[in-house]
Amino acid sequence: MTRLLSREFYARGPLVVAKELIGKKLVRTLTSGDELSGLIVESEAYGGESDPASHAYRGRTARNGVMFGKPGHAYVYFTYGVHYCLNFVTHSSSERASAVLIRAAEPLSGLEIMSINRKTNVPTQLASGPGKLCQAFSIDGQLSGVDVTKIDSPIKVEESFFKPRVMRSKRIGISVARDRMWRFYADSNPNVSKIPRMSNRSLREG
DNA sequence: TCGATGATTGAG
DNA sequence: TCAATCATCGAA
Repeated sequence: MTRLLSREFYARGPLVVAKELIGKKLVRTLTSGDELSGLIVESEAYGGESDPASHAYRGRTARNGVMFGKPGHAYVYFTYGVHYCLNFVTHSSSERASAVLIRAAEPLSGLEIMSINRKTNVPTQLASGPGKLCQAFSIDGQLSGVDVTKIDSPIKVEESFFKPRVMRSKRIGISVARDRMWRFYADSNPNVSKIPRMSNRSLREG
């Protein structure tokens, strides 16, 4: 018996949800019927119109419309002309248009298909980053907007046995609002992102 | 329209 | 350290 996370789970704001998603089971059901799954080990919170790093910062656009809808829906966007990133809409009544980016997972089932999708069978290279995770799990823009609280959704999140110590840090890969400690990850998990060494550019910009 | 940029990744 | 690669968005 597995327990599917409810709309209420997602409706508590991005910080609570980002933290509590660590250790949960991400389940992707393909149209073929095959099931891919993994444990979420890294996430980041993105606020609404008050977070300069959020896609929702400048208000609603064609791309970010899903963020302004109900919590518990997937927001998938395309970036760098190459990769997709998976988020879950999480806002509460007090915090509009926020979301949680799923940055990494530890593969549990469907590793054979993931290996084909990723063109590698090194386990820690399958879903150890937001773009890699989407590629491994066959997630693209067509899935943006799906209601992940529905039992027949192609993307779902379930409770799991995994209760890791949750660590916290600054977010990765953004150029503004860098000080917020809004990244969460499972302690000592080999799939979490390695923090990039600070570049000269970053040092110059302070 | 037009140009800059990006919640990244992998190769060199 | 840097190129790939293109949808998006604000400015013109």
